[in-house]
Amino acid sequence: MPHALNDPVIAWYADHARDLPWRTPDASAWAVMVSEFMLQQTPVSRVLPMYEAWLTRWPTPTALADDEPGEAVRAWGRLGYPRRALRLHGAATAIRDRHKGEVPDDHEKLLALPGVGEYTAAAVASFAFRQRHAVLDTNVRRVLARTVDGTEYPPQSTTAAERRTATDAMPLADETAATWAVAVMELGALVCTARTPRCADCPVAAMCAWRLAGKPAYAGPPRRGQTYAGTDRQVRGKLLAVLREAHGPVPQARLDAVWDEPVQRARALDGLVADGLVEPVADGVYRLPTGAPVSS
DNA sequence: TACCCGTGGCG
DNA sequence: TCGCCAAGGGT
Repeated sequence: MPHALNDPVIAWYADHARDLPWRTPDASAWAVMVSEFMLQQTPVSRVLPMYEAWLTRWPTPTALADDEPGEAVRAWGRLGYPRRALRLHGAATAIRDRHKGEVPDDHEKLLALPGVGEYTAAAVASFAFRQRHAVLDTNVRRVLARTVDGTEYPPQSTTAAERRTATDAMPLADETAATWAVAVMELGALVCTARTPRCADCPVAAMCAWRLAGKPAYAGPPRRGQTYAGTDRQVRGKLLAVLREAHGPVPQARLDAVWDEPVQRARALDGLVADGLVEPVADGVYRLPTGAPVSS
């Protein structure tokens, strides 16, 4: 028996879906994968220009794999979480070397790629290859928490119960399940939003457990804030910005200028090197990674 | 598991 | 104003 949410959500999507470039029929699996990496924790509006630039420059996984990882980091710009750029380059390299340059259509093989976790593997398999997978991102989890579970927000980390709920809500046929996956995600992004849900515009408001219960306030544990100012993350961001904008090796002094606390600055730089985002090229000289073996 | 990892816009 | 939030992954 189909889930009661399916038809109204799919019909709503047909009328309200945003016209996003990675959803067009000619978008390749690689294009879908690039979009998914960029969209991890990053709003669509900021992804759009970077996505276009990347697909133009690196239209296939092999094209990216044949370029330096540092170029991927540079082209990532200010999207944030630059390790994603490195992992996307690593995924492209694995696709070139292990999959003949073709994005694998198998969930397990996708999951084995760097930077591809449970969500991204399911998303690529569903969106690009039209397979049936539970695609559980923050939007879908929130929609199901509200409509099915009657709570304002899902738990902090994905639970087995959520997976069960998501699987139960999935249409049986592959193609329909794939449409459902993108539709319920879009509903979460546009209507069933985190802060101010637009229940008046929701196609399933009449059957939403949370709304029917009077929208009880979130009662779970407090969600940890993401403080930023003064953290290592901010310092890393400033250091990497210098390296991105400089086309070539950068002397230590240029890096020292972005943060005056030396202990934290050194820790942040060491972290970037450990993550492979920065390469020491000589004593006190650094650059974005070339992909060449590190010389001692 | 809890925590770390960027960046910017919005209510 | 400033905390919250944004298509997560790795360890």
